[in-house]
Amino acid sequence: MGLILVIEDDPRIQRALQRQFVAEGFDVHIEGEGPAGLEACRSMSPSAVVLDLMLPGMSGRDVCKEIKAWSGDTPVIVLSAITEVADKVLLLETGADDYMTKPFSPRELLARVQAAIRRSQKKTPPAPIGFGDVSVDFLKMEIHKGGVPVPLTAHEFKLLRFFLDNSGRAIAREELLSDVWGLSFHLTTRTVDNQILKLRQKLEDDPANPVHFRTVHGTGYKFVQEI
Amino acid sequence: MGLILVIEDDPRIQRALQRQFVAEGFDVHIEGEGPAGLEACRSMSPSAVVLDLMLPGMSGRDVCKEIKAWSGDTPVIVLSAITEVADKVLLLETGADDYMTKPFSPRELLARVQAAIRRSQKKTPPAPIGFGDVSVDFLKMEIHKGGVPVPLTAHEFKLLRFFLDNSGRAIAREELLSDVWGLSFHLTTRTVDNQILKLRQKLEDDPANPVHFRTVHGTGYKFVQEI
DNA sequence: AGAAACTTGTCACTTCTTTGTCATTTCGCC
DNA sequence: GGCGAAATGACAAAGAAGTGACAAGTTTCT
Repeated sequence: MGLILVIEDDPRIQRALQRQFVAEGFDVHIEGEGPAGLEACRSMSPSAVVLDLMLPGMSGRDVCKEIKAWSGDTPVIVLSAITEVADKVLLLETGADDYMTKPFSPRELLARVQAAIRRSQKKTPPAPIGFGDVSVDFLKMEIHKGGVPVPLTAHEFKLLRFFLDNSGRAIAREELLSDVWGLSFHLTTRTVDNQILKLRQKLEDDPANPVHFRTVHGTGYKFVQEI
Repeated sequence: MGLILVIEDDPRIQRALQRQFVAEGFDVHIEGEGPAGLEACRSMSPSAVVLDLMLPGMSGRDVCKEIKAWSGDTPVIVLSAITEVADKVLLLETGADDYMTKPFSPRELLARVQAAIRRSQKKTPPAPIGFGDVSVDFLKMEIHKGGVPVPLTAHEFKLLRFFLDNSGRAIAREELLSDVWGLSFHLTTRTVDNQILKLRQKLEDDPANPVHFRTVHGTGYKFVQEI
């Protein structure tokens, strides 16, 4: 199916990722340091690279740049602590294809990796995603509606992302809660309703008559990309 | 609906979980020790495993690893004292799909178990089905009749799904009630008749002369896919 | 401390579900 | 074939459940 190169120094995360990817049929090669990871990338030509930004010896940022310089086609998914995202501009410069902030769900990472591989094979590189007159750039964390930038909060981003990844599917509130809000939830269904409301207000042409963020009565919500 | 394997040594929690799951229509099997639970998991192939991390004899962590090694598809939800999950990475390490800290609400545990099962089954691709000029997409919760979208309510979907799964068989009203509506006893046969009526009105070419949703006098109804 | 974001509760409103009733149909029997 | 009992179809109204919107309380971040 493909080889995943993991460059990560924490043994616990190493093992978690290995198990997850192997379970999905990928081959996995693990390196704990930047230079070694770089070398492995050159010699093995993996289908994708999962790269921790915090590495001993060499900045993950530089590793990423090197990888991209050497073979720009290889998708790179970056892992970083949530505080490090402040310099997301720097992250952009490295040319990474996607990023995840810790703590992350392995399942979600898996989905991103698969999506990245899919894109790289289609050779549809920076496919601008969006719907209606809304354009979405997840790397830059920027949303534009009709050319006008729209500020979204962290949760709104995650929710929007989940909808785009699961376009067209009817999704139960419980599923949104567990997948968007994550493992720690003592949360009510109201929270979901509210974030949906916010997204509608910010992104729908007529928030009162939502076209993209539709209600599925008795179940939850459904995102439709094209009308 | 599915079998839940509970590996937990506290008899009070055992009973609480059993009651909760049975009430939702799950089958439940309970083991009090790690090795026995592992054995049960192998022989019974449950839909999900609820596993206490604090077990006599064998660390719950190891049990989890074993389960995941043996059948990675089976979702495992871990129960633990608050102090044991200070670090979420440890959870990843065990490979568990989700966790709950004690004390927990049975209702919430139920929701997570269901979510975990849903995710584990998501991999199965949705077979596009239909009958006559009606096409059914359960993933999107959309019905088209002659290309025209037909809105169905949540219950109507459930009923339709049951009919499609049991195509061609005469089904008693009582069976429909218990399988589609669940174990609520205070429902009348009128309810079934009414939902059938709605389905006919929405999906039959001539609702007065139903072709697909046929009456079996003295028994109930029968769904015929092809005329 | 101040601001922004997040969560929760509430309530009006919409939509769905269930039930009761009654006309109509079907079946068994004479 | 006709008759009566039982089952079913249809409709409308009561009841229940789900949803949208707002605002206030709480947390988090700066």
